Amino acid sequence: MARRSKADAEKTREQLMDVATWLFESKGYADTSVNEICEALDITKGALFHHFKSKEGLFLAVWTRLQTEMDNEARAAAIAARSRTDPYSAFLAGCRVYLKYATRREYQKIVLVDGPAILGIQGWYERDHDLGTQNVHAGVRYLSKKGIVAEHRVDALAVMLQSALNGAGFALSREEEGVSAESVYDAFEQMVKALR
Amino acid sequence: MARRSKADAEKTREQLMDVATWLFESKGYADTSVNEICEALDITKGALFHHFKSKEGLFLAVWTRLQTEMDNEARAAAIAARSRTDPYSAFLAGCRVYLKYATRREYQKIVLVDGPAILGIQGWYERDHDLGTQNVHAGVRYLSKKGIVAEHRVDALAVMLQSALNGAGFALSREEEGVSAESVYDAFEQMVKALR
DNA sequence: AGCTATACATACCCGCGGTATGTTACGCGT
DNA sequence: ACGCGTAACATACCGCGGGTATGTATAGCT
Repeated sequence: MARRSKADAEKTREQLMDVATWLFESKGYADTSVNEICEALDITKGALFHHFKSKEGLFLAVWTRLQTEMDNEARAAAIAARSRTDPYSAFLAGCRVYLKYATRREYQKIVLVDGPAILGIQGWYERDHDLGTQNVHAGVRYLSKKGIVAEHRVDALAVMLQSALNGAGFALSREEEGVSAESVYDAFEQMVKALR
Repeated sequence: MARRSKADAEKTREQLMDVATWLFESKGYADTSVNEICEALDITKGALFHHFKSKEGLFLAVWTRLQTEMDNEARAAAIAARSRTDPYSAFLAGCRVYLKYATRREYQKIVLVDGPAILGIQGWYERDHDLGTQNVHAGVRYLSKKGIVAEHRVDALAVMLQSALNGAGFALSREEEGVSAESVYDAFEQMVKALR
């Protein structure tokens, strides 16, 4: 067999990303071979390298898809809450969504762990800027405009809060003693409140 | 030539770690070949695999050395300050040292970026527990005993503060606008103070 | 002095990411 | 309706990388 329809092509492309996502999560990027990915779909490497220019290219596609999904959900939650409650609670609603992702093994391994190592610190930052960082930054800046946090602390606070959520996500997923969702929310809120 | 003295052996072992540290920092673990490391020292792979059981073993040795160095310095700074000032300032002194390391490219690439990806989330946590995490944890718990932070927030706060410092270190090293050492210290202090 | 374990060097293997080159049929223009 | 270019794969192959099996000479203890 050779060429299939365009619909089939799009299907195999997404199947590749699905399988890659699963394997990258369970075994890690380095310990996952392209052969392995192809065998799971009963296709050959020719197909994979037709859809993606390299193994890193496939990873980047997976990474982007996951980040975009998170970004959309977090942004939607924050905007929805903004119309109902105060800006402070709206910001927390967005952070809640992000924290949910940061506790998922998928997101941890692909976005938080393997991502920086493969894309490089610089590349990771540039790509994350549009999807992760900017959201938090905009949220904090919004709080600043509403007088919730001091203006000169906005930038430093943004990077620290995002990282704090990452760490909390890891701690939650490993079910570390003394670390519960409630205690994290509580501590996080206190930290934000302190910055006026 | 073949076997050298024990002193020579120890020297080549440390030279291997030195070169590996430099290459892992500048090119990353994945893009550094063992041949490359050996060529820089004019030795063969036989020597490297005699001293370290694998490439990962070499990385782990480099990782441990760096972490131990940081741990010693941070612990010393905190203990020294504890006798001179209040517990709160002593804790900050330790955090200051950690933040200094978190802004060094060496530490970023090897410990913070490549470390989790190579050692795995679980392995990374277990090994970091003795060197990085426990320090912060002990510091926060100490603050709790002194009444600076609420006891039920100790665990959640510890993981979040450490991660916050990581993020701040990256932001500082990339010289992000609006993020200065002073603004980070300022924001960090506010966050700690808020947790009583 | 002699033996053994150490500190390397040499030679080799295999699996990996990547490429160059097919081969088939879809779908678009005419 | 019919070519026909090109998309969607398959096949065969390459080079390099981590790792190993084996050799070898000397340091250092008995």
